[in-house]
Amino acid sequence: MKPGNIPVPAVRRLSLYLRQLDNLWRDDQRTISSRQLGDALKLTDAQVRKDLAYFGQFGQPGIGYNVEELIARIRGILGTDRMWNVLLVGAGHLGMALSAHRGFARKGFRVVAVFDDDKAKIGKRVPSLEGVTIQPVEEIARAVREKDIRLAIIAVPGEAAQGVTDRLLAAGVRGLLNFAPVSLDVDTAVAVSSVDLAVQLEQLSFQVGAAASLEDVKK
Amino acid sequence: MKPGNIPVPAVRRLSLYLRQLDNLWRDDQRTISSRQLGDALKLTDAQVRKDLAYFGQFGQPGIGYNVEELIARIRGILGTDRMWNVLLVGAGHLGMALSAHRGFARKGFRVVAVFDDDKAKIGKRVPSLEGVTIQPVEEIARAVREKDIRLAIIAVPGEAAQGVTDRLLAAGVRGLLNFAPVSLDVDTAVAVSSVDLAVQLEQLSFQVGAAASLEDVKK
DNA sequence: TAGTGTGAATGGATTCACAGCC
DNA sequence: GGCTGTGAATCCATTCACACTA
Repeated sequence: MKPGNIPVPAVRRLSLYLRQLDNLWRDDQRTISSRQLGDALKLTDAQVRKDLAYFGQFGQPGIGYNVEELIARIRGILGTDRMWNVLLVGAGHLGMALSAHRGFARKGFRVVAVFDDDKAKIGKRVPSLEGVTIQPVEEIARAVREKDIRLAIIAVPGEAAQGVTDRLLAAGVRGLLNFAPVSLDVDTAVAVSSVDLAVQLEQLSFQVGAAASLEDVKK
Repeated sequence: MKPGNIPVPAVRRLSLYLRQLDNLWRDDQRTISSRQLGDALKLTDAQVRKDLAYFGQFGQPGIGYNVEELIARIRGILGTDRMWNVLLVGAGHLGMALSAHRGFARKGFRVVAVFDDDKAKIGKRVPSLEGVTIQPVEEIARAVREKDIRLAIIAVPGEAAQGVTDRLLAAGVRGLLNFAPVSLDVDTAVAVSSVDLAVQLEQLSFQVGAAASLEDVKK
C-alpha cells in the first residue's frame, strides 16, 4: 500500500513494535508472527498486520516476520537509521536527566548542545556529555546552523517555553519535544510532541478514582 | 449525560483543559467560551463542548464557562481535588529529576518514598524531598501500607521494570507511571501510563523525515 | 446576540473474515 | 496448518447543525 492515508496511531505503534522487536532480537528470537507481537503489546494480530502493511509487505505467509529485517525496515520508516543531532534548552533537573538519558543515544539521538538563560549556569560543563558546555539561548541559531540540528528538547518552566519556542523556530528547528506544561503556538510545518509529566499522573488519578467510583456504585 | 461511554481521548483532553484554565485564571480571565478554549488548544469548539458535556452541564448559554468553577469541576472529575501519595522506584538521574519536579506537587502529587536496589544509594537522603531517604525495594510493601500509596512511578532500567512492577502490584499499588522502555505485563485492574522518552523523539524523527520525503516527491 | 448542549451525520480507525502463500 | 495481506463490515470519535437559553 502506498502512503497518503496512514493513521497517526499506526505510526505511534510502529515505535512500540520496534522496541519490542529489539527486545526479541536480544533474546535470540529471529522470527515472529503478528499474533505474538500483538499479544506482547496487547493489540490484535489484525492490528499489527494492518499497521505494517501501511508501509510495505514485510512478512512471509506461513512464517511471520523476520525480526532483523523488520527492525531495519521500521528504523528506515521512522528515520532512526541515522544519527540525529538534538539540542536541549533548559539545564534544570529534568534537562540534566535528559542529557544523560541512555535511551536517546541508543536510538541514535545525540544531544550536541545545551542552553539555559541562567547566568550562573552558562559556561559550565554538562557532566554527561563529553565536550558540551551550557550556552546562553542567544547562541541557539548559531548552533543549529553549525551542527545541523533539526530537533530540540524544551525543558524550561512554562513561562519561558513560548519564548524559547519562537527562538527555536526562527533558528530553523523542525521538531520540538516539549516538557513544559503549556500548549505551544507553532507554525504548522513544525512537528511538536508534548510530554506533561503531571498530566500523566492526573490520568492515572482519574483511572484509579473512576474504578473506585464504579465499585461504590455496585454496593 | 451519564457515564458509561466516555471516550478515552476526551479524558486526556480534560487534563489539557484544566491546564489551560489554570493559566487563564492566573491571567485574571473569569469566563471562557468553548471556542476560545478550543483555539488555544487547536481543537474545535464542538469538541470542547462535547468533552465537557460527558461529565455534566457546566456552561451557561450566551456566556460560556465560569473559569473558577470549571477548574473545580475538572479537578473533581480527575480526582486531583485531593492529595495523592506517590512512590518512586529508581533513584537514577531521571528518578531524581522526577522527585524534584515542581509540576507534581502543584497538582497535589507528593512523592513520599523512594526506592532503589543499588546498595550504594540506600540510606541516602533525597535532596529535593524533606525527610525522604532511599530505601531498598524490599520495603515497598510496607511503605504502601503505612503511607496509603496508590500510585507509583517506575524510573528503572528496562531489565528491572517487570520485576519492580510485580512487586508494586503485590503491594497493592493501583496505578503505574512507567518510564522504562518496555511493555509491562499487568493485571487489568491496574492503570498504566507509559512514557518512553526515546519514542517521543522517534515520532518527531518520522514527522520531520516524512515531511522531507514529501518535498522530495514534489521536485 | 453570543454561546451551550446534543441528536444526527460524517469520517477514521479497528476488527472481521477470507483468499492466497509457505 | 500456520500465517500474511487486504477488502468489507463494524465500531467509535469528531464534526455538524440547530433548538434552546442568558
